[in-house]
Amino acid sequence: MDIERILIDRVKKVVLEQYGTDLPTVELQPTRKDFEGDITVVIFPMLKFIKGNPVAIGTSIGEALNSQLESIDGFNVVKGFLNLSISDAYYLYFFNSLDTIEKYGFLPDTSGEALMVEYSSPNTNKPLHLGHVRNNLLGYSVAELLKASGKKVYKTQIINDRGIHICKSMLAWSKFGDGKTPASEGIKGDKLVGNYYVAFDKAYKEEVAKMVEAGKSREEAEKEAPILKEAQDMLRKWEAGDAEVVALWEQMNQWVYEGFNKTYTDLGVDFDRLYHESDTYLLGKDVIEEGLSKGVFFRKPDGSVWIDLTEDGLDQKIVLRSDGTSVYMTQDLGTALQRVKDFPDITGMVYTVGNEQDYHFRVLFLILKKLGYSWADQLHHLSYGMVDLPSGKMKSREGTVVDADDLLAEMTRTAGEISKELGKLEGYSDMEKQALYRIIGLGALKYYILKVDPKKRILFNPEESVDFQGNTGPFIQYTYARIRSILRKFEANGKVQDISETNPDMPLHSKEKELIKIIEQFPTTIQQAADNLSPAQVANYIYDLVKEFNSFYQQLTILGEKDTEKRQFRVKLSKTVAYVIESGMSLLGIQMPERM
RNA sequence: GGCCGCGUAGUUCAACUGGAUAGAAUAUCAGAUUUCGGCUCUGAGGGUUGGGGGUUCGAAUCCUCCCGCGGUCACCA
Repeated sequence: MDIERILIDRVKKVVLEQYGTDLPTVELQPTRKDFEGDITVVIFPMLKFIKGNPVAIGTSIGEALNSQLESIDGFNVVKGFLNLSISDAYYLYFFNSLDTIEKYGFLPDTSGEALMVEYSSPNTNKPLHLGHVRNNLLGYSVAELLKASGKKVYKTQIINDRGIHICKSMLAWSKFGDGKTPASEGIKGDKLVGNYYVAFDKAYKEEVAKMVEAGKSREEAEKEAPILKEAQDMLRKWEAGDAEVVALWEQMNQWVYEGFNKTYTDLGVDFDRLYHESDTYLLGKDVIEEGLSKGVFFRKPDGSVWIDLTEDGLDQKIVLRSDGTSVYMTQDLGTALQRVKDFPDITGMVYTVGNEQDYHFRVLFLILKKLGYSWADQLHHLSYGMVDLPSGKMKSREGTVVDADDLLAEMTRTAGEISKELGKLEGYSDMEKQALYRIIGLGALKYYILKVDPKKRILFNPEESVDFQGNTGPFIQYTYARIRSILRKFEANGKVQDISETNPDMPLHSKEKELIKIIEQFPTTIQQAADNLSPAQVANYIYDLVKEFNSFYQQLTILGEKDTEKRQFRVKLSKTVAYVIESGMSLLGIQMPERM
């Protein structure tokens, strides 16, 4: 039974008896470290309903609770704060009850809610970079969090596989490619295609420069460069279904997909369903009709269709061009409807997209709401800030982007170097070491990115992230590995006894109590993180737990403890901590090593 | 310029969504330890939460006006 639930109910009851007032809510919070007690009832909010001195009210409630509830064994009142001490027996009771819970902290999937989480959504003309990495990690982690909070989740990405930018790399490859393939060059397909995208840009700039030299205005030259004309022509052919162009398009996209899949596997992310823009870019026209007939949209004299959002504090926004073709918004409307058609149990969606598109998604969601779809008020834009480097902003044109694959390799390498310095890996084969370095490097990267509130910009410092000290992934992994090692020793010592029961009369050390308190917070943390779509909350929670464990471990001996029962309790406590760390980190997609 | 977001120790991040004296880590400094200036422990300093005003028992958090940074304002995606 949840202590908070009990307390809230009981406080309400006591207030009703003593003051004849039915309180709507009772505010609880963990007691601050510098005061005595475990849980604090805040009296101030009650003053709106009860007249009187907060200290007197707190005292009378405290007395009642103390005499009525066995789990309370003391209280004190400071200003408007009623601090309650929870008995050791309650903590042990709670701790013992954990044995019966299979996936502690995770709710079973019973809500009947299904959410679609979109993330990654790359263009197929260049490789993934650091920005995509943040997107992928966030999207994946939020999907896992939502699952853990008891919802069904479909992970998806929409692949932007058509358009002028794709044609640019296609054209450059057919002009300068000499039939080269990823296999012939020994590089990943997305890298190869990306190179030709760059090649196009180079050729284009040269042409423009020449035309300007020949007397054209820059603006004119940029519009009329032959190679650009050619690319536009190619796009028209593609749209007309020209066999040759389509074949080239399929070939090059295939290369890119193979490359992307490698990166996704390395990152540890996956998808339940893929959408391709080439399949969806024509969708959304029916929605336009629907919106027009419902009076949500209006048509201008030139034939273009708009929505007026000035009453909602936004502008007018175009949803269909005058020539009847789609804009970005049209497609997104169509795709949203298509998804609900494909997965009828969807009750909401999460879009993981950078914050430069905040405005777009406000408009998109508002339109869907105005169209009256039931799922429209469960739409979330998981908006995140840019990733900066110590060297400055990432700009693809200036070549300062950090390639995702390079980054992963670099992280693994750095993890290896630092581990070697620490050197505790005797008896490990090279392959095992490599695998471990990967776990550490990846864990460092993921943790560093996920521990920061999504909407804030990140300053990514690769070296700092692999630190084994402080609030870092490796530090948590290291602590975990140490706990595993303690547990191994305990088992090796023989006399492995049944540690499933702990005598509820055993007195607790304050460090033990602290640990149990934090463990108790785990389910709430998951729920909150899921509600806020913020993995950072889980990350910071785990760090707190790890710090507390270190402090516990430093003050109390575990294996050396003479009292068998106490020793077993501490081993079991360590085991539970390890379990919570592992579960929590799995929500961030971070693996835990057995030793390091 | 309009709209949106951000601004917290030197630095990187927290602060249970309005609660108590704003916390960690890292860097710095001082001690302890010793093969070393590097590893490990102990401790300290470090803050007008960008600034002013307001709301109330109580504000980093809500409102308002400035300042700074970023984003966005296409019949591009």
